[in-house]
Amino acid sequence: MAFGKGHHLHLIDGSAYIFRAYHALPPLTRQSDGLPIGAVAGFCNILWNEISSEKRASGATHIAVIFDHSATTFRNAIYPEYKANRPPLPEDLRPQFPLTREATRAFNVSCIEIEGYEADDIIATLATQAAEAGGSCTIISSDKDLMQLVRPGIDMFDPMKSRTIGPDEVFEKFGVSPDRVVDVQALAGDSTDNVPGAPGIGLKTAALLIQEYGDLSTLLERAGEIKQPKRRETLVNNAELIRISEKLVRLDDKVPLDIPLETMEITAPEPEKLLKFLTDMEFRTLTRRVAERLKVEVPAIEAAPAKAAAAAPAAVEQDRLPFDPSTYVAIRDRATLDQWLARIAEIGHVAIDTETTSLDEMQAELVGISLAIDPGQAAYIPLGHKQGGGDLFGSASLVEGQLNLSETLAALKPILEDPAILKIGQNMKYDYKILARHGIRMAPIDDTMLMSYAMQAGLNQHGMDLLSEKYLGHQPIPIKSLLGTGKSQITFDQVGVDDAVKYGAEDADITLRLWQLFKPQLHQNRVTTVYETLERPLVPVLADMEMAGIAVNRDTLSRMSNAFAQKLAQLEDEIAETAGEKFNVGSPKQLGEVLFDRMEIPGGTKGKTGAYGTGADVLEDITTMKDSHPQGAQLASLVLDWRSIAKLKSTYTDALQQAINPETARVHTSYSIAGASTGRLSSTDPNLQNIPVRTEEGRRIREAFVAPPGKLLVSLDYSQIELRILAHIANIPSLQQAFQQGIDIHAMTASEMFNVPLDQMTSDVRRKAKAINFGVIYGISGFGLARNLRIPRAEAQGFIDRYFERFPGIKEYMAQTVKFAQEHGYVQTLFGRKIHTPEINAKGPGAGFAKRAAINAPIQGTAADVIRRAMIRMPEAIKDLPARMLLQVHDELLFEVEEAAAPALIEVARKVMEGANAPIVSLKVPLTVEAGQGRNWAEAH
DNA sequence: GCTCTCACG
DNA sequence: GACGTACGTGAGAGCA
Repeated sequence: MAFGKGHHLHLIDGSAYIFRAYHALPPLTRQSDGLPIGAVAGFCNILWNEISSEKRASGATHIAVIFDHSATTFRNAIYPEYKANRPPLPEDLRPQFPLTREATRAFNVSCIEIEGYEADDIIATLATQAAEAGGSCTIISSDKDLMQLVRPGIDMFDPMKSRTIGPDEVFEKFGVSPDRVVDVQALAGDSTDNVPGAPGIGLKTAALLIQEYGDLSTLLERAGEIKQPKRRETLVNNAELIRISEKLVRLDDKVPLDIPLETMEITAPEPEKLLKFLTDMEFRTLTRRVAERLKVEVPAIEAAPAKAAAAAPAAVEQDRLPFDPSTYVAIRDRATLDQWLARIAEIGHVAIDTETTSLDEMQAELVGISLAIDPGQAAYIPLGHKQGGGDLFGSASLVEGQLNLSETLAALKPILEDPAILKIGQNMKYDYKILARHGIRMAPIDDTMLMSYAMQAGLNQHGMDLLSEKYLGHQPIPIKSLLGTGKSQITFDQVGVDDAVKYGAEDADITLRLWQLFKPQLHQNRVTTVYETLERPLVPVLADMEMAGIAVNRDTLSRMSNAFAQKLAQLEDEIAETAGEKFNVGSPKQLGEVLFDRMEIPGGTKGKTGAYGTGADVLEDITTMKDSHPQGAQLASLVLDWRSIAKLKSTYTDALQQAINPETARVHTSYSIAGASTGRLSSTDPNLQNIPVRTEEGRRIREAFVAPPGKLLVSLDYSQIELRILAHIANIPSLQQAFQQGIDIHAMTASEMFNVPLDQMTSDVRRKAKAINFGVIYGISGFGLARNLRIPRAEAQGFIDRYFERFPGIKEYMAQTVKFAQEHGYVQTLFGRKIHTPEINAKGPGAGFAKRAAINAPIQGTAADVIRRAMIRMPEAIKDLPARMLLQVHDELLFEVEEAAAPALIEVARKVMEGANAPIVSLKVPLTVEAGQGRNWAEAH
């Protein structure tokens, strides 16, 4: 039956409603996994009230929900800045949009969106059609932009305030009748939509003007008659802007729609489909209401542990279940194992922890696996516990009563790889790698360490013992109590099974409890997106990089070590001769005494511990005293040489040989994801992020990092990423422009500061500007810059003053960032990562440190976020190339690739890196990536 | 285990 | 006006 007289259409402004529900309702998460669903819940309630006749007071016969399709519409063609100042979508709201569309379909309600048009335009079109067909229409929205549609046959209903909006309410809001609302809006503009309007004219004035002149076109025609000179001038000068604004605010009621109104007639939902959706969302009350109304049985929603939903504050739980090791189960037979696996499959998640013989995942042997499914319900599967051995003759044998390792892993594999079963761990990268070496790639995963990191970076570390004490009030069994310390330390395979059950199961139990606590807090802390897009997906990526390792040429290192040893011995002789006595050059204490006590060189300063400082800067100063202290100058110079070589030998050429894995013949570092407060990774065992590069001699160590035959190393690094981010965040147009035009940024800074044309730039002036640019990133101080540039402090301060004069935005950024930190206790990156600054309001020197750290953190952190995003996307992007990602060095990614594919790799990887900020963050500066390739890292870099 | 020094971005 | 200062890391050696 065609839509017409007697029919009543309800149009729900879906997008607007979700926003309102999101902001008006307390945050609500799905009990089982913490998925944010508050807005979906609010949306479903209103939808049900609309279609169920229990509340059909409004008498709707037809209904449709309208959504915005995409951010850009025809209005952007008229005015590119339209809605350009919209804040980014809250992270816990984003996933609710698709759910809301799903909900609409589950309720059997029309769900309409058209590309290029806003929901408002579609609503205007449908409402007009309904009114013209002789029926009526109510728009369920309180959006003032829709008020222009109110007329006979069309009204609005504000669902949050439960009130109808008719011509009177519109007049109340705009001071004019609905048909003149557009005129008022065009004059007054709208800051939320970034509609310009006439400058200085607000709603009140606009309404007055329209009341006086009747409508906008008359007003603009007769603008010259306005008595107030300022107003008159504004209207005359901005006539064009006002006309554009009018086009922006006027809704298009002629959207090409091919959806007859009669298809929107309310029909009963299919009970099965609707209830499935509602139970999936775990809406208990609504599920019951709907089921009762539809006269079907109320489906059960599995009762999740109450604590998970309690949204306890970040503190010790009050009524927690005590830890009781006697309840932990040892899984020693197949039947028990199968029972546990069945329960895990039923519940859909499991906390897991592996026990091994080493902290080095590449050499560790699996000893046992712990599982936990609920607080207090945890088990340990002993697999590789041994007895005997240790002496020359007896080889260790497996303890009896253990399941077979490979059979157990085969039984676990389907669960651990099941996409519907969540695997929860503390520092999952470790367990992921252990199991990956046995052919199991766990997915999906959650990591309590990374959850803590997303919420608490800067406040505390994120190790399990600390988290357990802080959040669960429980001190876990110290590993030392099982393994001992020092020389007599044993490995976990030698621990008794009974002890291992208590220890291992407890770890899984703790992890599970932390997860239950953290899951809802992620979204309360507004870091769900950070966790989901920057932390969690990085785990398998880093695991693969670490397992890949990098080929290191032992012979090269060994030859260098030998050469260094000779050179060191030679220098030691010369040093003894110059000093007139033999002493340990490696002892700063002895060196200080020789220089400042015996040779009486001035300028020796003792630090907190009473020892003389003998750092490189101090020694370098002494080398300049050739006239007054020729011997001292020579000694300092020799020691500097000795130090640099000793460093290269001990830390690099010697240590790296040790780090070569005997099985893979490669070096496997381990990245710490949650170590640095800013979001940077760090690299340990060995640290491959500080391989020398700045000096020629040091750089040769990189020649030992090689590509296997037939392959090449490819290095891609972001150029000046932190300065670019600073230019964006602090919004410095001249710096942004320089980056857009590819101008040498340090030279450009120097030119601005010292009034030197670019083509007359000297290297010294440029060097100073470069130091200042870096200083700014670090939270510049006159003292620090003076020391770095070795110039008087007053001169350094003068540079800084001039810099701030030329780039006032930087000073403003610094002040604003510090202020934000003082008020909130944290700062944020562009991607929403929080870095806490607990010392910012401290008294004393601590506050100075904290201020500079607060200034630096958003810049360093944003850069860290960018490369994290690139790394996460990289495996998919290069999956068809014979290449793999090996290392990350903060702004550099190092790949190994078959020779012929190097150009293709560079093209693909560069694209990923240069676009890594999009689409979450758009930058006013381009990110550019420089690439190199070669047989070794020195050539590639 | 702490301090000093120095390698990197 | 004085105070102490560039931001973020990890590792080796000396020393208590």
